[in-house]
Amino acid sequence: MKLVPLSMRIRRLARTRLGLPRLRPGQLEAVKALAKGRDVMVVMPTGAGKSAVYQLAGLLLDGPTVVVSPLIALQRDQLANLARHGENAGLGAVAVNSAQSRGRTDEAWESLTAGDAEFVFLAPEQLANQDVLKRLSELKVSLIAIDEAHCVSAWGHDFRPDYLRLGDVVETLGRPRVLALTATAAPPVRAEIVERLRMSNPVQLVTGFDRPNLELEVRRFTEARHKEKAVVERVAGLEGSGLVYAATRRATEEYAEQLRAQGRTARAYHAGLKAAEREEVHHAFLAGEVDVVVATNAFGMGINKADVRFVVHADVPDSIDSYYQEIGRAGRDGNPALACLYYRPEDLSLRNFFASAGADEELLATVAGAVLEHTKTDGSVGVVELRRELELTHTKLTGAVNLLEQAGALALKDSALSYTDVDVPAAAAVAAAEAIDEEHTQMDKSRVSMMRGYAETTGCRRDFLLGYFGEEHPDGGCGNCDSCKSGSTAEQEAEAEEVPPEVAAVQFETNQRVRHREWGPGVVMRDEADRITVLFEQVGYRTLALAVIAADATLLVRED
DNA sequence: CGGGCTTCGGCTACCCGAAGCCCGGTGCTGTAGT
Repeated sequence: MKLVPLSMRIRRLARTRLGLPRLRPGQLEAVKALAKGRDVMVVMPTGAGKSAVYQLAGLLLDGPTVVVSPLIALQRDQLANLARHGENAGLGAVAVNSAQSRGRTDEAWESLTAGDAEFVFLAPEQLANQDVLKRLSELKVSLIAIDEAHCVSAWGHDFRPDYLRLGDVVETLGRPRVLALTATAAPPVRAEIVERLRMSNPVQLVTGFDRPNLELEVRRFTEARHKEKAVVERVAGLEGSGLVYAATRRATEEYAEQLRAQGRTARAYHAGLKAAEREEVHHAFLAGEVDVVVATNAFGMGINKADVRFVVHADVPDSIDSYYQEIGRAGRDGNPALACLYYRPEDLSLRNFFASAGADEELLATVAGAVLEHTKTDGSVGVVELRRELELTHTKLTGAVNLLEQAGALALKDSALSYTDVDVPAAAAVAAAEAIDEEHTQMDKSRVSMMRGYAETTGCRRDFLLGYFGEEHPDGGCGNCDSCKSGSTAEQEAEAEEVPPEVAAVQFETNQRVRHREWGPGVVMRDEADRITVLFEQVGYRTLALAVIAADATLLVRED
């Protein structure tokens, strides 16, 4: 038997099965690493062909591929995409979710068992179901792909706690290869994905974040009315189609109405609309029948329209991560596009409010107490049984279990919960869980404050964004942001030259591990001439003036 | 935390400002009832 080199086999599969004449370097590397048994994290912009990575790896490896996808609408898109290539290409794909009929789900399992389907798409919530897990275990899954993997970090802690359970799922399925896919993830987010999914020494393929065709701009306001008026006037006059992001549903409706009054075919989009209307707006936007969508953060995932000419933020988003993801929907065709933030410092307070929605102490106490009692009497309690007994929703119970488990108070194995140490009172477990939750709150709030940093910087905006994602950008600015155009980037860099010698002597490099006297351990994320930004494990992002560090030798020390 | 709406108090006007109150974002699921 003649051995065909792996790269050649992958390229041939891409050509014959997916109709892809050539692969991009990252794609080939990712598939090769998976074929060799490695876990892989791929951070590539939308449209760069992340789907082809799991598709090719799935075809190459024996046993079906599980694709975890956050939205049923995305699952549908992916199914339709695969269907274009036909089942004869070995690309049979099915989905398991609550939106399809029971009969269809039965058929899906049958075709997986018979080997007719290679891919199965599911939301993480499905993987909390014992029945689903059992069926998947029997199928000998060879690859589990987590699409939109940043959801692990962004949603796992509260909104969709099943994202934090995926690490267990990987174990339960017998540790298939794990592939994490996302378009946007800063280094700490990548680290969290690796940890939560329990990926082992993954190959990380991260393509550059820079989008030089996006013109970056921030307009600052003090009065809400002035800001609103400016947004409407600006958007009414912009060429082409685009998105306007606002913080509340109500604001999206109001802006859409005002923009229609200005002659634009604007529509609001948020989760409060009926599914049919959401779909209609989505399709009309893609088809060019609606030229402005005014949306909350509900709009975005799965939107692939190349000629979006602007993304205007009428309110600040909750983090640089969200902001970059949202503006990344502009200018995918490579032509010039605008990303403008209409900023008022007061708008940060709503984001801080959302970030401070902490865990419910009573809920934690109820769950901890009940598991303790069951452990004493029966050794453990089934998750489903406990949910019925306490009359809790799946989301609430899972959220509480996640926190108590991280606090070391509970263990969850094969859908049974047990209390780790019956001598530890439930109140102590609750306190420990609350402390962990408080750390997340601090982290989320510090992400909001990084958004303030972006909005208020006088330096190059692109430099700020790229630095956040761990990329260096050459001095002198990008030339395509408002700071560079107004000359404030140059001014700031000139001032940096005049830093006093004792401050200049304080040297920290990006990625340097440090320890703060009060805030504990952290990693330097950004270093500038007169200040550094550190991501602390317990309190999140903090910016420290080098002059302060220089004056106090024990405040911040290196940890090597 | 701050915006927007309603209510209240002042104290004499058919109204004004202050105070009080409520609200604010992302999606899965499974099941009851038509």
